[in-house]
Amino acid sequence: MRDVAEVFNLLGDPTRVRIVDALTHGERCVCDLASLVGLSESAVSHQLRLLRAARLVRVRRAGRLAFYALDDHHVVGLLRDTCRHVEEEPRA
Amino acid sequence: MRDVAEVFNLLGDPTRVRIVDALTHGERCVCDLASLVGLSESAVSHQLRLLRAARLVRVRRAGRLAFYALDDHHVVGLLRDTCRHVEEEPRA
DNA sequence: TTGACATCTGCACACTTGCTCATGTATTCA
DNA sequence: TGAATACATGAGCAAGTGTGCAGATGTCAA
Repeated sequence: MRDVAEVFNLLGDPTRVRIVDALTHGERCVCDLASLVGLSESAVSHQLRLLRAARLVRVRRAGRLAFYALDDHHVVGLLRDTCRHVEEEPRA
Repeated sequence: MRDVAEVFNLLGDPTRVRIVDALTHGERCVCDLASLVGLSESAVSHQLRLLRAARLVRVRRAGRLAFYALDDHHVVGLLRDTCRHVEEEPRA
């Protein structure tokens, strides 16, 4: 149950959700992700490190670029279901 | 997308996941939840307040007791899917 | 080689978070 | 009424977290 909380916790950060969301459309390199989420490449790299450690994303290196992609068929479902929840239940 | 992260963040704490997990078996009062998760009633009440604000749980008052229950048909699914994920993909 | 580029990582710091403690409110029972 | 119970809430603190900065590594092109 602690591991469950850890997965949720990784997705419980705006930056990381935006990264994961961006990756649902296909693999992206770090600099593209950085411009997509509007943060420094350093910050994105730090977050990708966490997502990588939890095996939520995988990396494919091509020259000096590092392409990240989702490494989990459940994450897309979790994200989709939660988006649906948020849309259905408007916050007070 | 920020709201999505907020839902994940709420489920991303061991105490709150245990509370939600306990509530999947039916409604519980605060003191029962406190003994189930092994924390003070104050601590549990604080967390329930957050879950309540996000409409993940609802409260039914009966005398001096407050019975909490899941107020979201998605949460059970999220919890189940994530449990499955954790079991399928053992951490390194 | 030299330089530019893409990424990673250690460190520091501001900020957040979950808990305990103390107190307050509301209900029940004697 | 008074005391006990169940819960809620605000303050404060220790611990954790995300980010920028600086520097290191590795790659490509000239």
